[in-house]
Amino acid sequence: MTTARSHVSMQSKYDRVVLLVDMDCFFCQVEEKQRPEYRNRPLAVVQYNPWRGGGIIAVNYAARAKGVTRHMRGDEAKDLCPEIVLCQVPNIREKADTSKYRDAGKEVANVLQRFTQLLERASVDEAYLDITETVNHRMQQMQIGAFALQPQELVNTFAVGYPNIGDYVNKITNRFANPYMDDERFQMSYDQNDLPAVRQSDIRLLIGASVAGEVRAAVKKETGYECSAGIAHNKILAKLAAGMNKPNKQTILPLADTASLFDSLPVGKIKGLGGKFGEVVCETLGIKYIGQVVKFTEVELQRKFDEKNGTWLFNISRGIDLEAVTPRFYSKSIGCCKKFPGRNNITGLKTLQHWLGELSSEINDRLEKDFIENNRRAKQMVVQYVQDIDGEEVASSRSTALKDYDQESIVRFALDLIRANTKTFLRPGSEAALNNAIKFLGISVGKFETVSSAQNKLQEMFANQAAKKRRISGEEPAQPPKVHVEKKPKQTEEFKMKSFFANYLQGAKKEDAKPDGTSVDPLAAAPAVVPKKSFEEEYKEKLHAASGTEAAAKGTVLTSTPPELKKSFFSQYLKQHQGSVTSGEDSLDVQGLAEELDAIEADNLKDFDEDTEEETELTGNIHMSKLETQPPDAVQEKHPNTLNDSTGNEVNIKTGMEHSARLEPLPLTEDELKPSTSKRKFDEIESSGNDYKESYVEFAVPDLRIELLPTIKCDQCGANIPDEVKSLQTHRDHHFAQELSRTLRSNEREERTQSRQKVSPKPTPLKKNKKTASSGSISNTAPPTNSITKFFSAKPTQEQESSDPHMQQCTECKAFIKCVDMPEHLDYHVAKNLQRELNQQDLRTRTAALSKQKTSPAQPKKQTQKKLNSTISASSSGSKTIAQFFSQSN
DNA sequence: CTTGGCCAGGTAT
DNA sequence: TATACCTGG
Repeated sequence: MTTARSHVSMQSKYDRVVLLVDMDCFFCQVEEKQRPEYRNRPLAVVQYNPWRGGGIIAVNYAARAKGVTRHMRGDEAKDLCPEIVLCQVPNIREKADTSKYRDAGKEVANVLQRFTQLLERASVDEAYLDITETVNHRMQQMQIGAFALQPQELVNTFAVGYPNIGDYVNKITNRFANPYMDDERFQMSYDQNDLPAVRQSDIRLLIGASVAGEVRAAVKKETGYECSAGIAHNKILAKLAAGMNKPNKQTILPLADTASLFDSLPVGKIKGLGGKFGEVVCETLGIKYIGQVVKFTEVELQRKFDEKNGTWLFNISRGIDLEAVTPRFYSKSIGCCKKFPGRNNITGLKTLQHWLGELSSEINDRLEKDFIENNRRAKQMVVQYVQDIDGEEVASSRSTALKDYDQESIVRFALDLIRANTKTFLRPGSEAALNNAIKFLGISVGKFETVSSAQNKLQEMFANQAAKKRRISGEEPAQPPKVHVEKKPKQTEEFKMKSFFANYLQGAKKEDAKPDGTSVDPLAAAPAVVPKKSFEEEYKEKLHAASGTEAAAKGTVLTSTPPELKKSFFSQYLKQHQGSVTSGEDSLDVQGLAEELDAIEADNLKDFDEDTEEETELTGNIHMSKLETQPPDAVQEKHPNTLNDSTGNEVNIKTGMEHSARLEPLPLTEDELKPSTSKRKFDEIESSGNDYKESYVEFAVPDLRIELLPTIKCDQCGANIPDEVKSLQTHRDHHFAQELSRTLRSNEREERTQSRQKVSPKPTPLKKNKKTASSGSISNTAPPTNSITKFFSAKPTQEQESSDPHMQQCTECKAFIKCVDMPEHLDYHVAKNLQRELNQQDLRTRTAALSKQKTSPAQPKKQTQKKLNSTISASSSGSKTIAQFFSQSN
């Protein structure tokens, strides 16, 4: 099946968060892990080759520092760096055997796979992860205060276009204070329809970076390998970003910074343009940098290249890449080959048979292993060879179907194919000499099919698991969700099935000694051990434990680790933005952040050196190992289909979004207006877009899309605000809070100077019996319940003091407040003080504020009390939030 | 011998 | 579908 690559729709070009994980000098790391005595020494991996010390295929960073590079011979490396360790890749059957690295790569991929099902292994040491779902989920969690970014996760993180990550964070926090901060610039550079996604781009990439930090920490912890990562909205940019800071670092490529980066980025740096095509592009257009491509229209580019490439270039030059992360864990083919240069040309039949035997032997071994792991059999084999025909090198490849096979039949097939496709196979008059010397031989097998019976059993098993899970959790099936997912290509289904099964088996192999006894599974083929894989669900649940519903449904799983609410500056800000208060003046002071990060990083590295056991502490992450024992129910969750066979809820959300997004026809983009000359492009979007989007139901988070509404201008700041009552109120609150914040601060400054010698002011006694009156009366008068204005009297005047017995002056801000609202008002100050403290408005007030808080007589209502508690605990507990990180000197 | 060797994926035809 | 070629790690 020639599975054409699928693409996302143009509309969702900024909606994804894509991660590229790239292992640092992977082969070297594998060797270093295997031989710990080599650690911290310059090291390179060479393919055995008697000539000049062998060819270097990987160089670690200590050796790179000495100038050793790939494409060098081992001897040259020795010249540059006499103390270098040269590891030879093992030689089996007179050939380089890279299975060690393949296995190591799979070990890593097994870790990666837990973070998303949308994992695409791009090579033995690289993988793309589409983490959109997780990011969107965390975004929501942040808004309800259930998730907070941890600064530890941003250690070793860079953002293109910013001197350090702190500046990037600062920009984001400023935008929280003023959500429409960059809108003017945005409107110039982006399509109107894209503004919502553009506004959220930075925060979503930052959250993506925190995910990346966790991914990399998990890889390090569980495999010992270090990697770099790129975080961006698509694969091309993620790949580009990953290469910008190495090793053991991760790089965000912010949407708004791609253009300036591209202005000086050589065309060849873009994946796909590093070869001949890139050169042709440069020559044809007379350019050097990818950013220069934007000067050409799409039609021009299509004329100069072809339709497909033209459109691709047009988009890429704007940082747009719609290619989907195509889930693929296992390779589609298995092959091996060998060159026989010069004197090593194969000239005799015996020799040919020998080498075909060697190659097929390797193929056979790998096929056997693959069958055990992946439950599949190859259905096709291809033999490739280069012959010397009249001094010319002629390459050919021939294929044949494969039913049953073993090593000998593979040899026979290969030989037959070559013979049948060579005009004169044997030299005339000879039974042993080839007419055409062979300079290259390759055998590869592919077109895998799972063994059908096993597949059926698996499907049965999943169905059983699903049913059982429903029974246990009490959820009745209701009706199966009406996700009319296009019937997926069969191979995709098979493939996913396979990867699941493989992990299943692998988990069993690794832990076969485990006396688990949980084998409720009727299948003989199913191991008694719960697959390792299934703790991805747990992982997610733990991450989002605070969300409640999911976690509660599987409470038994989580009892050992009670959900812990974390609040941070970010969540506060988000919440305030969403709900009521936004203080524009409380922007962060992030000076020194870079140094802080460096300090942490230094600690980090030190710990790695001294004690590898310690290093995971730094991630602030969950401990996966605890999750290994869990009920088998979660297995069902892991089935690839769950992504699409999701709950009806998600479907509704999705359709909801489709609705709001298309309620009124928005102006078409230039692309869309064009007559559909580029049929292929639209076909692709049409055919694959829907399928693909099914897996992105969480794009449709309705409250993130409120900006799709028409906007009106704020008469105070001129910002565009969604023309909708809640947003208007929120925005007005924002100004109100800004104003208030200013007053508060000057008041406090005054107070501080006065109270140098004084005792802290006595709190005003409160009137009791607030609850009954408050909720009822207020809700009638103030339309949106989340407005903060209810905390304050409309116009605090002197007259009111004596005249109105229901009013009371706040000792903090001197404002006159309705007595019933005083508790909440004081809560507000507590929160406000804390926040200010976090923002390092004044370091010295910090302890004072905290102690004041403790002695505060205000007895907040239950709900508010809870909020405050979590705020306080966030500021005083051991785990550092970003805000604290900013506010503390160490 | 050799301007690296081997492997894998994608696209055009 | 089969083959040849390109790209990239």
